[in-house]
Amino acid sequence: MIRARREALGCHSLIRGDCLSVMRRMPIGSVDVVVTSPPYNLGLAYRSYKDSLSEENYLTWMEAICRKIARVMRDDGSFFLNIAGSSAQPWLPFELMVRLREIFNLQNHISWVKSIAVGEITYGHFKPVNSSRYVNRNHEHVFHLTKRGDVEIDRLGAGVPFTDKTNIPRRQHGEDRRCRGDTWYIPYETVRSKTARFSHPSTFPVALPERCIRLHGVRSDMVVLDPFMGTGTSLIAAESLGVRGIGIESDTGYVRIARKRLRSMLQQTG
Amino acid sequence: MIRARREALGCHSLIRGDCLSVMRRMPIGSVDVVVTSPPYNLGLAYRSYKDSLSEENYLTWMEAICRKIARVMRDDGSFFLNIAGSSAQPWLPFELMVRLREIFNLQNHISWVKSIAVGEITYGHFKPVNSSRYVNRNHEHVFHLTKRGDVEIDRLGAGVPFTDKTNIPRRQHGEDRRCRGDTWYIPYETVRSKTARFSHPSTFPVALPERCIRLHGVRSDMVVLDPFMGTGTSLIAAESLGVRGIGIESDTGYVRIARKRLRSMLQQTG
DNA sequence: AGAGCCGCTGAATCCTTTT
DNA sequence: CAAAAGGATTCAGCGGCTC
Repeated sequence: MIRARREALGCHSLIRGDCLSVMRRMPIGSVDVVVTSPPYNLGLAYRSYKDSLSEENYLTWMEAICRKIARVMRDDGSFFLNIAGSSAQPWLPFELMVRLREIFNLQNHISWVKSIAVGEITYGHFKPVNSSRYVNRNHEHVFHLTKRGDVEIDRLGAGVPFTDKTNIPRRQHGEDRRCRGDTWYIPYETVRSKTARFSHPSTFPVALPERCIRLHGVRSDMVVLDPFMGTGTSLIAAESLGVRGIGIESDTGYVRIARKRLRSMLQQTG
Repeated sequence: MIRARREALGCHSLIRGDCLSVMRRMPIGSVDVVVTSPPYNLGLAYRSYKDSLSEENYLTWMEAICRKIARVMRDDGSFFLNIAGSSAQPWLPFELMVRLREIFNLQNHISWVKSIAVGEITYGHFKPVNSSRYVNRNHEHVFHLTKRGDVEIDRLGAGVPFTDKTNIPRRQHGEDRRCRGDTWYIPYETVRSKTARFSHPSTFPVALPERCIRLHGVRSDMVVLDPFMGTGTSLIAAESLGVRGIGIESDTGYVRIARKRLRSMLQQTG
């Protein structure tokens, strides 16, 4: 067993190691927001990705991780879990949700819309699929899980302008801002712009964790954790909002990329 | 026990009765498409709608209905199930999906987007919720369930124009049409237009069942079934596509409204 | 203007295992 | 041993983007 390796970058922490054992050593109730996009096929050895045993293993593994997440989370913390179904595992997100019922409350369910056609106009990018039975996949789930179920959020933090401007004076805050709701249009970065940066199979757009943190509510002393840091998108989001981020990743190569991305961002801003 | 009462309207059938017992008498494998939006709080007596017993009852009841749906469906048929979570029952759609796993395959999962903000512009209407912990609900689920899991669908049937028109000559069909994907923007009818017609708590827009039927593929001899007809929106969709519809509804008042809607539509067209 | 690229593809095929 | 089942590899196609 390799010991976890921690490094500091600005106010952030990048930890190379297994998130399960790293979180076990973290202080209880020390994290405000957990935002992550867990990998499908990691953390366990399995034969075929279609057999039910591997799914069972995956779910058990994820459940264990989520218990550790609950452990390090504050009682008024938020856990944003990004996950998508696939044609091979269409039930996975739902099975997982049912399992997490004994650990968390499902406070909100956000649909991350990567592409949508409104009338004749298509917004966003998507990866077309060649099939006679499946349609293109243009959305993923973002589950907002909390320990208590009644965690106060900052609805206007990730808000949008009113369509009907007469609403502005009617609200006490007096801003042109309303709650966005649970459909979040965030286009995927294009293929090219992605390769131009750093390649990672499951890089979600930085706007996604940013919006999650904003929805929970930004405070200067808050801590954001991503147990599956990948190339560090969540840390980029934390840095852009001026809050402290902790990222855990087992793959050394990804940690290197995350370090590079975060460092170049820190140099730009200050 | 009141006997079911069947009436014909054009090529369609409106049946007043309990869908469970009505479907039991229908011929096996006689339906091409089932599209429905089941009610949350019907079909069983329950105390508080937050206690787990009532949820358990609801799920058991829904499971029984879905078994009957599978019975009357053709092997290459499609079942489009529209359901939404609520703040009181956020887990309901996922629990139901897990239960249905032993009856159906989940071939596609469509997100019905009622409203979405793209940049500064908001499309569609929504019912704002005043809460410090919940965001507005702007989407619902449409689960595409099939018996075999490999049912061929008409991806272009519910298609949209290409963004990049150079794709047109590249496709053999030569049309300006691509697969829409699994994010369906369908604005809800506004409050005004709803009350102006006929009131029903869970009336979905006619475009929703229409698009479902189109995605399955329209054939002149096909049969569409809605076991929870309500005010007959699915039958309106069937009629607009020129296919036969069967609607079952236990509430006499709703059957009356459905009859009226369908009749006025039949008079308009011919 | 047009050709090629890319993907937490899917279908088809090949090639192992089992019965 | 033939046949069937199923895993693993290959192929092909979608559709917006980039060159």
